[in-house]
Amino acid sequence: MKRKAKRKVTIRDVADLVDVHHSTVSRALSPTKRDQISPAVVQKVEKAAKKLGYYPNIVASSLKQNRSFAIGVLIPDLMNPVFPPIIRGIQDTAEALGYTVITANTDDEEVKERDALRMMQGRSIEGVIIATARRTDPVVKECIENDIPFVLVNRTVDGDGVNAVIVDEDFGIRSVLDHLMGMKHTKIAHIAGPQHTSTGYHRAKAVADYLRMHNLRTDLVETSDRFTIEEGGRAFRKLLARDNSFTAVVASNDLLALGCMDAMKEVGLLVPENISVSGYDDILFLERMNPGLTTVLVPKYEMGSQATKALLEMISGKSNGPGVLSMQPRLVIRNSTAVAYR
Amino acid sequence: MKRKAKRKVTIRDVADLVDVHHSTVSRALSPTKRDQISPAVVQKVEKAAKKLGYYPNIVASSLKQNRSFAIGVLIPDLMNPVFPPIIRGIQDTAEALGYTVITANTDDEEVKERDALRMMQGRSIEGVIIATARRTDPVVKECIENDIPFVLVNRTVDGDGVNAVIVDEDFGIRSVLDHLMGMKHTKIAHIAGPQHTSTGYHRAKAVADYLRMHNLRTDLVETSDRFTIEEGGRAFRKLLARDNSFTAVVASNDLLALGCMDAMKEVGLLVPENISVSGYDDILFLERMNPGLTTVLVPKYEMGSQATKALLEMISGKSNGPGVLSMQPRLVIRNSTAVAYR
DNA sequence: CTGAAAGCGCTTACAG
DNA sequence: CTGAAAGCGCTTACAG
Repeated sequence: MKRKAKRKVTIRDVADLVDVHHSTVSRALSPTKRDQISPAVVQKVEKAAKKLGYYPNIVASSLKQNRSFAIGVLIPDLMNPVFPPIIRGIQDTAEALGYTVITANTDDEEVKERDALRMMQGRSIEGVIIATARRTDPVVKECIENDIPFVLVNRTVDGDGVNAVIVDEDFGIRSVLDHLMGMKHTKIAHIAGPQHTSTGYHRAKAVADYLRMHNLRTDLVETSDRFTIEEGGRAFRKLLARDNSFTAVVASNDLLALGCMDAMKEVGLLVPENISVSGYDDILFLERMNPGLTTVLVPKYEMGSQATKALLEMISGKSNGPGVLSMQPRLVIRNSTAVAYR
Repeated sequence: MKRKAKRKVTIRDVADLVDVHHSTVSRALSPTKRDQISPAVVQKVEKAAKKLGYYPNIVASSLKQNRSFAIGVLIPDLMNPVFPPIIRGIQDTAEALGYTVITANTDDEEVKERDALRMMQGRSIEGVIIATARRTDPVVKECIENDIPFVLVNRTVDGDGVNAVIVDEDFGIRSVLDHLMGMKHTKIAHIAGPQHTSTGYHRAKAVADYLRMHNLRTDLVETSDRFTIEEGGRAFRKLLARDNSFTAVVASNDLLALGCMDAMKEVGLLVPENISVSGYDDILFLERMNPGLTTVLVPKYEMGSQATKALLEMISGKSNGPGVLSMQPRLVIRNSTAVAYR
């Protein structure tokens, strides 16, 4: 038989024990108001609180202060390996500043995004970190309309006036292409990510710009509908059916690259002997794969942590946000890329 | 310049618009109380709520009802690839039933576990799912003492009377060892996990029992301090320094197995030609590694989802909990295991 | 079927 | 430095 739940100890219980008013207890326990109370009383209150095992009811405090010390995070899917490091960066930073984070998976479905935002608003979150942004994003618009502080992470939105922590895509793509051209690749294909995402779009644009500048073909492009392994395979097969003259494929992210490699294996193309492949993100375990995937490392944990710092500063009114904070990615060369064989 | 935040619309605003008392609005909007109100009024209230963009303040509702529709989850580290699927299972299930989940990383540090639990209590969580249990666990004890409903997932605690969703470790280990013995391995080593965890302990025990029953050596064991790649390497090197007569090593989980394989590569041992290796968990991407790791698949998502179902039933008083719910793992054979070469 | 009142556990402006 | 009162936005027992 379950015992009846103990009644939680409240500020009033502490007050009774010390024989002061409960508002005094509230002040004595508040880091910012503590100095309004005589040290002796503060001491007694603290002792009593400890003795009774008092901990504050954040729900009540939230209601009164109209702040919740909670922030929301919108991601497509926790099981996509890009996100855990981002979220850990968010959680560690938020927690260090006394904030709790509530994460919701949206599976890239707009309905779920809206529902998640609603739920978070109901919980009075003080701000949101959004990793699901499309280039024009209704949820972002909703945040703006409702004055919910937010910062975008990883992906951003078209236009400006928005706070986002992203990666310098031009630099990332350039470093991959420099690497490939340095190994005599001149026919380079691109498996583009979904064009409604800033990452998919900007990486594709950076690839095209680079190739054009070097007078290389820019038509070896196939666009995927989602950033998944399956889509990478599908897009690669489609590309191959059209044209097989390229010696390297730059995928818009790692998952797409893995899908490409799966498809290559099926048709007997050897990586990197016959064809070079690169990814983007540097998700975990790439170095253990066969072959290890050359990629662009995106500082995931740091992005999460920076985004959180920015958001919390916005919330506390210390800043209007960083604008677009562009972090430096870094080429990681493994053995899916090699000198062009023809 | 940021506009002033709009005042949130409350139940009173809706009441004013329809010209009823706000308690009527509360009832009209409550799925369970709705039938106390005339259909006509319900309709009008719903329309008004929609028009004003009303959504309930869960914080206020929580305070009054003394329930929060939130549960907590304690994990060691989100970046450990075992956890994302478990958590996604938890989130999906919780969300479907109107619950929010708050996750905290504890890095296997007791202080952080206690702090996390405190924070969660402050947020009036209605129950906790604990993935961090040690065989004797102070946090579990604290939950019991404070009558916080909880269910353990993946790891359990010594003794019974506790609700846990785990895997049949005996079955899992037996299936690996059957597989290995079927391939003529007779000198089998074990890299054990931390013995203060039920998984580390029970898997080690299952290995020893099995080997003993088959009259094989049981002394080829090295115990790791943590379930990490580094520890796997360290433990394997230590084992190898002592005795190198085994032809297979069963690691207590995948991360340890990966560490073993790293160490094997360093000393020039080929997997599976010279030595077979198996893991446990079946974390993502194992099939893409070189070699693909043979392992025991733990149904991670389902464990999360079952644990949540159980917890929510306990919370709603529908059940006292499932006791120990033991799920069936499944051997996944890849190419890190092969016929013993001697 | 609906209203009026009380109260959940805090915080804070106002007095003193 | 401390107290008494009001109120955050809900829910619900009590009346009618």
